[in-house]
Amino acid sequence: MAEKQQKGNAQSKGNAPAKDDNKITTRAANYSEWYLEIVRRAGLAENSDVRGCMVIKPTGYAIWEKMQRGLDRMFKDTGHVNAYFPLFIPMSYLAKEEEMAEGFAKECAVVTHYRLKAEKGKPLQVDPTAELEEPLIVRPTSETIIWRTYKDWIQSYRDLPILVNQWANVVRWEMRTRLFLRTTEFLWQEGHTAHANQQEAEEETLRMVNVYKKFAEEFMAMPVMVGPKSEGQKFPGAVYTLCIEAMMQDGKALQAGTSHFLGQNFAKAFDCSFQNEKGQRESPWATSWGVSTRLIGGLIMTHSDDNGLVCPPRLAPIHVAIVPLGRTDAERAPAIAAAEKLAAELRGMPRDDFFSYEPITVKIDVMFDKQPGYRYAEHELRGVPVRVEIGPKDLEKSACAVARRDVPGKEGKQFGVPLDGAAAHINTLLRDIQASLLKKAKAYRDAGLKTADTYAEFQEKLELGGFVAAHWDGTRETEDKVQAETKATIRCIPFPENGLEVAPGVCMVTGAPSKQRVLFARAY
RNA sequence: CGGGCUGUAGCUCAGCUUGGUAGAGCGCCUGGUUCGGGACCAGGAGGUCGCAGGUUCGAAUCCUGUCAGCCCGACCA
Repeated sequence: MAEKQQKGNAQSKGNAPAKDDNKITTRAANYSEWYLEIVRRAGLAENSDVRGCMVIKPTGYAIWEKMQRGLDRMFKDTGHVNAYFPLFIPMSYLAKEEEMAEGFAKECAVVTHYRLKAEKGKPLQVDPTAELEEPLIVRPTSETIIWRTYKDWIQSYRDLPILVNQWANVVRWEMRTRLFLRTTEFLWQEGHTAHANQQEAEEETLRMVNVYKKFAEEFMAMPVMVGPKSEGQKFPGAVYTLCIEAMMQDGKALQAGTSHFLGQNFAKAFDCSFQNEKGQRESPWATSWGVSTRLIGGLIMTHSDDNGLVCPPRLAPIHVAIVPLGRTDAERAPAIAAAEKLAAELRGMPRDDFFSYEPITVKIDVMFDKQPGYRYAEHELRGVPVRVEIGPKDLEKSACAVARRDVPGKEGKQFGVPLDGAAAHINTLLRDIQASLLKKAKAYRDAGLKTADTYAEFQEKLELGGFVAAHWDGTRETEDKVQAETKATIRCIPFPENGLEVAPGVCMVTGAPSKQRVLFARAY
């Protein structure tokens, strides 16, 4: 960007310096540049020709598939089933729920025609005679079409609850996009449930935010804070929104998942009602909840380092890279043979819940045209949790070298690991890595958790990054004022379960009474 | 939507001020020397200079238009 603006200046004449010495931009030098380089060089995604839309590359998609698998299992275990609803939603549906219409109006892609006109020698154009009577919007979220459908599905209390999830893509026409964190089109899941009473729906709302918390911590090794959003930050159309908030390595917050209690808003907007046991008509109670490919952005920014991607083993597309070494075919052949043997042993390890009953994935690196250092660096860049090196010197001792990605560089490498038993050792190591990534991320997050009692102290601490717990009078005005002056928003009103003290106090801005501290941060 | 900027090789960019028919680094291909922490040498492939007009003997370069993208802001759960 800076270079671009310089372009055309007399000073920038001469060839650009060789930009790439193979090292990536460090987090300290330029955090967002670092992030984008990780995404690109780890082969996760790239910008497409379509503005704001990304191409998710096989490695990035593999992470998403693992996320899907983990989450889907948890959804099923809590009684949900999958279904699929249309991509297109009649514009009038969105209009039925006022808050939602207002919330999403400015970022909707609209389909107005159903045909193009192709004539020889003329540019392809929209056929003006093929205008839709009613424009369709491309779903930014599916509450409306789903509640229009539920209206027909729900007649009796016996039809409830409905516990449906859909895996889908949605479009939100954002002004500014960033790979994974905010793209015009993104992949997500959205759960939409209907319940016979308020209590059940509220329990569901809480249950699902806790599913997200569990997933974030157990699969992503990403600690999160859980609690409701402020009135100003909640989902349009919701009564309240619960969320999980993670803290990235630059101290900014990332909303990683939301679970909304929708009350009877959508049921009423779509005339959906049922008869209860007593024969009375009632409106069902709703929830919706979602996480998206944004989680991949969070995953990257939670663990990765200046050597590249760090991926927790439970979500890693490849668990183990084996690098056979040797200068000649005579040296390489036994190294490759040993690599293949170890790979087979790793793949044959007993499967368990940790890897969703799938085998350990192993890749044997045969890039013999590259130097060993290049090959090591490449696997580090791509975030492979464990790298094994097998060369002539190891084979003399029937051993190998095992490097763990969470401890970068040579420090994480252990020489002389006996090949006999190496598979079991690595299997254990993968679990250690998963655990220590969470521990490390938690320590980082906790260190970034600050408390402020006065507005001056708040502003000072905010500059250090991280969450600042402060008292707030609960008003929209104060929240807006803080945001306008500091760019910080209320990320959530933390539940006691987060381990933060919940005690009354006075608002740091107005001095009015406050029930508890809330978490402020600058956010993505 | 306001303000600024940029479109030249797969990528990052130089060349434009002062018009003469296109370059560098990286990447890619071939061969060779290397090889336990990001090697090197030699040769090679690759570009209708965003698009459309105009000026000119001649346009990447000057002019007009147009499209696209980027940055700052606004907006954005």
